[in-house]
Amino acid sequence: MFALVDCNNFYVSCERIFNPKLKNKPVIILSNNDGCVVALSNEAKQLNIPFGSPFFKIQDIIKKHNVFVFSSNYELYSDISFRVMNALLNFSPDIEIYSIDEAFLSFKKFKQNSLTQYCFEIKNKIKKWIGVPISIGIGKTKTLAKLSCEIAKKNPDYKGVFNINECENIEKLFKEIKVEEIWGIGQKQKDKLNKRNIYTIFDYINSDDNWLKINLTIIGLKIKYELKGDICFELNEIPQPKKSIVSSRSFGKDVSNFFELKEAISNYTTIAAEKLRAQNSVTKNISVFIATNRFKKDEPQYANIYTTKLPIATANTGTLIKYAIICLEKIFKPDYKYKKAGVMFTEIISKEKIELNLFEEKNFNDILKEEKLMNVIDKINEKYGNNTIKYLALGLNNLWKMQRNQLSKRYTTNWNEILEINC
DNA sequence: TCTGGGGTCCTAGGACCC
DNA sequence: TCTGGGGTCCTAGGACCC
Repeated sequence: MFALVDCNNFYVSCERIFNPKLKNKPVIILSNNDGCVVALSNEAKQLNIPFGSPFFKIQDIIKKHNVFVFSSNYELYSDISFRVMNALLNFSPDIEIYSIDEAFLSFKKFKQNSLTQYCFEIKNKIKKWIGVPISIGIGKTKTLAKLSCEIAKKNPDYKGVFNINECENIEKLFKEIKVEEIWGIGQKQKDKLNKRNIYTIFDYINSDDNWLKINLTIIGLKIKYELKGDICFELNEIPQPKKSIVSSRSFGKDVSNFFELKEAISNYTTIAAEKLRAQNSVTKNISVFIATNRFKKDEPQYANIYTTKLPIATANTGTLIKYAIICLEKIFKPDYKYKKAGVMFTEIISKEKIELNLFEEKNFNDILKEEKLMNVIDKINEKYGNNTIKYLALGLNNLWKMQRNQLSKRYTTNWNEILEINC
């Protein structure tokens, strides 16, 4: 049996832990740069604020209904997420952390009824220990657990836990749920299915295998079997190292100046390189992209990406910044107003697998020295805060930086702010 | 004025090999 | 007139997820 644990309105719930005033009030959380709505409390959903809507377009509703607004506080959310996941380990050692606010658990020796009871216990304990409300869905496969969880969230009668195995009339249930509710079926697949008169889960599990495979790929076919209770997607307990790492941001203002762009790219490269080292990897490839504001239709548009192969795979911030800037020089065109830029590492391998290049002067000793330096920098920055030590290329002013005007305190990770809350 | 960021997997088609 | 068959690897782009 699988259970999917999903934190309710996660970002909002994190804010509410430290700010009881927000209870039962409409609350929204904005994306980076205070751009779009990325999380809503139930009260905010009832005001019909759409998920993903641009902040500037909903000012009227915000003012009229006194909606509380916050910038994304990822330091806080990551830390709360870590605590929730750790707490879940008390209930099953078999856990897959699926996203910042979701985890699959698997259970081997439970009887149906007792498992439902057990999940209620999990829900209550997580609320008590950490203060985050959760919903849990139970099923024979991950797809069914995910579906159950959606049902648990939508019907208050279930009080946050739904076990699809206990459903008395599964056929009736499957006839009521539309295909787009299925995990893995998006807009495009929904359109294809509807065109073939497949509208509900019931239709889906009775559709032709061959047609499904040709039109919705092997994944579409696996989903069908998962819905019928055959496991096709296993629990991935061990987090795999990332195969690609991206760091990108929209700017707080338009940027035309090459030097500012260079600063931004150097910053993003630093962030991505830190992630690379954290998983003991190196990259063979680096891409840099820049783009103007696609929403400003009346302004000249330009977007481009340049990829380069590195002579030796590396995770050295200095080397990566050097190549990132070479990439930037290839695509930079003056006189455009840039709104977004980013850095991408795509061919990532374990650092144990570095191969030396015949034509490079570096040897293994050089590489070990570089690695030691990076380790020291990472440790200092971890202890004393981001960018305590940084490359000068990152710049000192960073006028292009994103805006986070509504940021709450880093209640759990910043010592000064912890003192503040306790006082 | 103001529109996010970071991932994964799959497939088709091209290049290349014998 | 008539131009094979089978395989691998790589990449770009699409679709999906949170």
